[in-house]
Amino acid sequence: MDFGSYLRELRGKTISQRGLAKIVGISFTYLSKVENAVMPPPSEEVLIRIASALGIEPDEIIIAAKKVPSNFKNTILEIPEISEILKLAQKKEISTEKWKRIIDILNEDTQ
Amino acid sequence: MDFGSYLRELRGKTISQRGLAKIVGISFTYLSKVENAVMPPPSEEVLIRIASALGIEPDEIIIAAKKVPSNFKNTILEIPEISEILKLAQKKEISTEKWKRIIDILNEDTQ
DNA sequence: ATGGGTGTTGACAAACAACTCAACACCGTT
DNA sequence: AACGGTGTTGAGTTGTTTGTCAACACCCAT
Repeated sequence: MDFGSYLRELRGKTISQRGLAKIVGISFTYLSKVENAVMPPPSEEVLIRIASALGIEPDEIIIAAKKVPSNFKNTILEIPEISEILKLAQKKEISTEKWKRIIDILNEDTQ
Repeated sequence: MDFGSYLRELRGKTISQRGLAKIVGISFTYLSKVENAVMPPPSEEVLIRIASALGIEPDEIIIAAKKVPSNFKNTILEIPEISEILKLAQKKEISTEKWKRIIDILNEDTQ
């Protein structure tokens, strides 16, 4: 599913384009074009305001827009191990099982 | 260390600005400004060509330029577990030990 | 002192990102 | 039929990114 349809789905049942656009502080005509994929997804700033207006997680909508959230970016640049993990992940095709084990480790409280 | 100094360090001992710029296909005046941080680091495309000209890893120079390599970006967007890992990493302060264990898991051959 | 090599600087430019504004068209209600 | 509410479209705008070009200044060897 492309971002436009995703956004329309989220918005459609609760509010009009004009309604959302007003809350978010953008033009409703822009919103229309984004929903029809006439224009690419908005900037991260606007995406965050949309998320807050619609009551969803900012990261979720940013990723749906095929962007990397800027807080992710900071983490990647600060922690070199993350780069290593990303390189391995793109080279090796990791099983869901392994990912689960990894996330368990990260959730451990012990130091 | 900022990107300009990093690049100058890499280039300086082996080749002139004009030499590198010619190989890479950019203006040497631009290179000068980048090295002096008068201008921000080049686009990823140019960074990759610089890396290849200087014989270093593309990812290394891209990260030095404080950008997220686009192959990283793809991996993040394709593998949802990565997002989870990034969220945990930015929330919890993970020890080097744990990172080591995680990277070991990724390097396991078993399935 | 000239020529060839080096790096630096100011002004400008093309392409792209992220929008807005004006105008239109539909649709259901009064 | 008029009106308020909806969504759509074309043209234009503003700022940022990512560079270029022309001109200069230094140094070293001939």
